[in-house]
Amino acid sequence: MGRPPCCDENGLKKGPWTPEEDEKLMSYIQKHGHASWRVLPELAGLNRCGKSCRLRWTNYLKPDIKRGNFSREEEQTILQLHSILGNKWSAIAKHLPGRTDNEIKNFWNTHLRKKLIKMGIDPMTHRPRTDFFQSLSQLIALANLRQIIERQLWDGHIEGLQTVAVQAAKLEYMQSLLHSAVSIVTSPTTTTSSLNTFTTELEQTNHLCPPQVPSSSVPELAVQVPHSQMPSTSFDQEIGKTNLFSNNIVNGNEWCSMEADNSSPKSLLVPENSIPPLIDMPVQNFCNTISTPNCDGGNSMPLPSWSEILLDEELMGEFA
DNA sequence: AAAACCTTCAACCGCCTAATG
DNA sequence: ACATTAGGCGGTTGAAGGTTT
Repeated sequence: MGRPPCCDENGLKKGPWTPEEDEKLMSYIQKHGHASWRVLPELAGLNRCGKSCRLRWTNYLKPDIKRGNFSREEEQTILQLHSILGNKWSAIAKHLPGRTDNEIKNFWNTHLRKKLIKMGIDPMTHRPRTDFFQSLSQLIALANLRQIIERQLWDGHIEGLQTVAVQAAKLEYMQSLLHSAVSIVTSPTTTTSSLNTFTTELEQTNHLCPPQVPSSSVPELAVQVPHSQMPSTSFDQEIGKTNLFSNNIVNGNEWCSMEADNSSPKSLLVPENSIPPLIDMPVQNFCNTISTPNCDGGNSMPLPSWSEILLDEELMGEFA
């Protein structure tokens, strides 16, 4: 035989605690302590299981629990510790006196994680996300494609208002799919299955016919995005047939070359058939790296750490 | 004013590990 | 050594309150 069985949870109360229950639990623990959570509810006159009592005590009733908003220092500590420990909430809580693991976990999920995502930082790796920009380039390409269709309409190159309207609607749909892709990619809850679902949906757009854009429009569009970055669907292939993306302009490999040099098509581009990786370096180092001559033309300035930026509400406004 | 939508967070669920007989 | 359970932990849920339309 092992340990004696835990309390029979059948018929025990669940849900929010009443002030009376809190009072019973508090007074019992203050008098007798909590040597065994299993027998505590019965001795304290509570119709709860020991697990529920323990949770209520550790997360709410314990006298040394700090209440109220997290301070700037606490936020900084959580960010730093999370970058090292990950979702080890109890380990993080040990460095924040008066804060419970549950409270820190909630604070992370409702505030800090969102801040990181808003800044394009992967909340799990604490590294900047570059795949977001890949999707962005696709959106730009589609937006330009629609612009061209609209222009062709004005120039009278395409006959039939209805045809164009339908094509524009289809493109709108493609764009919304890509927006979904961005959300999926940046979501911390992204799973292989959610990505597969999206891919399936994208594949279902196979019936979409690409707009018949005259070849005279090709150069204008070709500088926007390489073929390798388009979704691999028949829609993509159709675009290839019309030469919209057949000019392979991928010749750069500097993913970070996001300077405002519109004359060079290599901005925002990555080598053909490659996916831009998340930058493989600690967050603080990345801040220093992006101010190197390759990226900003030599105007190197010491940048604040991500955690400092995150805690600066004014600076955050710049990213909003 | 009210319905719809969003955010927060206390509490639960289920898994894992250490403890126990 | 093994079976079994308590305690601990992280993930998730859903009610309540707040905000927007």
